Amino acid sequence: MIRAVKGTRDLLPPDTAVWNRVDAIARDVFRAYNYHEIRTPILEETQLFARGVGAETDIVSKEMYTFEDRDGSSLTLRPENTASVIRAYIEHRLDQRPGIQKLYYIGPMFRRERPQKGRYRQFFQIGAEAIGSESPFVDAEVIELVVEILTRAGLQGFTLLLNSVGDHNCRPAFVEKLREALLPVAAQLCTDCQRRTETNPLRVLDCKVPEDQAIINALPSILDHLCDTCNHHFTAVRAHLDSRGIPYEIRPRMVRGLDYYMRTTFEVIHGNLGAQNSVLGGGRYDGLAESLGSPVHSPGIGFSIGEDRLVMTVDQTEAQTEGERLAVFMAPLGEAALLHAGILARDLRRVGISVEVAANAKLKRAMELANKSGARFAVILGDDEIAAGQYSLKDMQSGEQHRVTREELFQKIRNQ
RNA sequence: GCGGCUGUAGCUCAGCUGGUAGUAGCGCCAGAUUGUGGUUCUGGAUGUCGUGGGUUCAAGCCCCACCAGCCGCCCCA
Repeated sequence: MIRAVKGTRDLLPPDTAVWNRVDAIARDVFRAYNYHEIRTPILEETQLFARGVGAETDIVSKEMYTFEDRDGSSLTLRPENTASVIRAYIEHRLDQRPGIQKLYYIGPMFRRERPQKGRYRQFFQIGAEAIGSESPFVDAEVIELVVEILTRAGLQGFTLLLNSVGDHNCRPAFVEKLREALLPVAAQLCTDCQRRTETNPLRVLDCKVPEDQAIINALPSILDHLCDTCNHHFTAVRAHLDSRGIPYEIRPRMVRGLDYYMRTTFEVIHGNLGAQNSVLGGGRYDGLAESLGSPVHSPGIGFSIGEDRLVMTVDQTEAQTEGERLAVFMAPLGEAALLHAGILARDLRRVGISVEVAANAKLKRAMELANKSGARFAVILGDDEIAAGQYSLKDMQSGEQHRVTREELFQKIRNQ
């Protein structure tokens, strides 16, 4: 048997209805915040991610699906979408369009990690980017937007984490300070942290080993070392969030795994997800466009929601498939009735009523299928009905059945 | 990439100290009822016991490898 490749999966009905509902909610919220959809290719030049995400990140150094095309060029299945959106922004000179560009996307991403619950090699992200403004107002609006999507999707009990990681002015100095502070204590930390002290001192702050916490808590905090610009920005973001009543927790030790983040970073976690407890991550990336070759400064901020994790966490019972429920199940008896049913079904479908026709079943079987399909009505048409110019319309819930004309049929079904 | 647990029907699972697979529950199909579903009753189909080796007279059960899923680490969404 040929199976789906490791870390990928088929989404089947009725689960797909939940996904569609989440998609629809997100699109609805995006529309309200004046975001418009962008669809970038799933395949990009490998260089884009090496330069955009950072060659030293885990994503780029060991998780990408990279292969050589027939002409020898190196292509990669996108591991995230921000770099692609910025690439498209530069390529199509979206900076020449009026105002800030607010773009959203929904689609699959690919990372070759060890699969786990809530972590797949092909996974879906709902994300957005607001490009062309440094204003902290935009930061707050993006965060509000994402909270709105989660809330409307029915997610409960999530926590918004907020931090600032500084910019090219203050972060290098902080990293140096951190390295200095780590030198005398590194030997007492776990082996991972000893390695991180050399490779990426910021990661030490994110360590979860209980024994290390006392030492880590005593390390300097990025928030005490922000430059004036970053400090003002962070204060303003918080003021906007506070005035809108959006609750958050400051996590000075929250660091992000992608190189391009600066100033505002945020994350939403949820307790029911286990080890993969992050539903969403995002932040500001003011230098990204330039590093990808933009001729103009194009500051941006964005986020991406892990749709697989969101769907997993949302209350599935609430996500009923009511909108996709079958309206009419038709049971024609005999060849003449089947011809008639074909036309009637077409006419009902043209006005938006969903119809299934039992093409080749005895009445008992047809009624059984009508019941199992969850149809609201069954329509029985045989010689009797055709002769009388009527149909037998049965309400599957109450069991009531009446002879109705064509006009009454359309009316009764639409009134439900 | 590392460590641990698990793998029997479409699903949930039985399967004794190894003796040659279950009237199991749900689901699916059919009949009881040749123009009426949901309840009931009756019957039926579906398994290379994750895959490949090994030990043994004999392996679903023991051993090894691999694959997949889950949990943790790492990392992130």
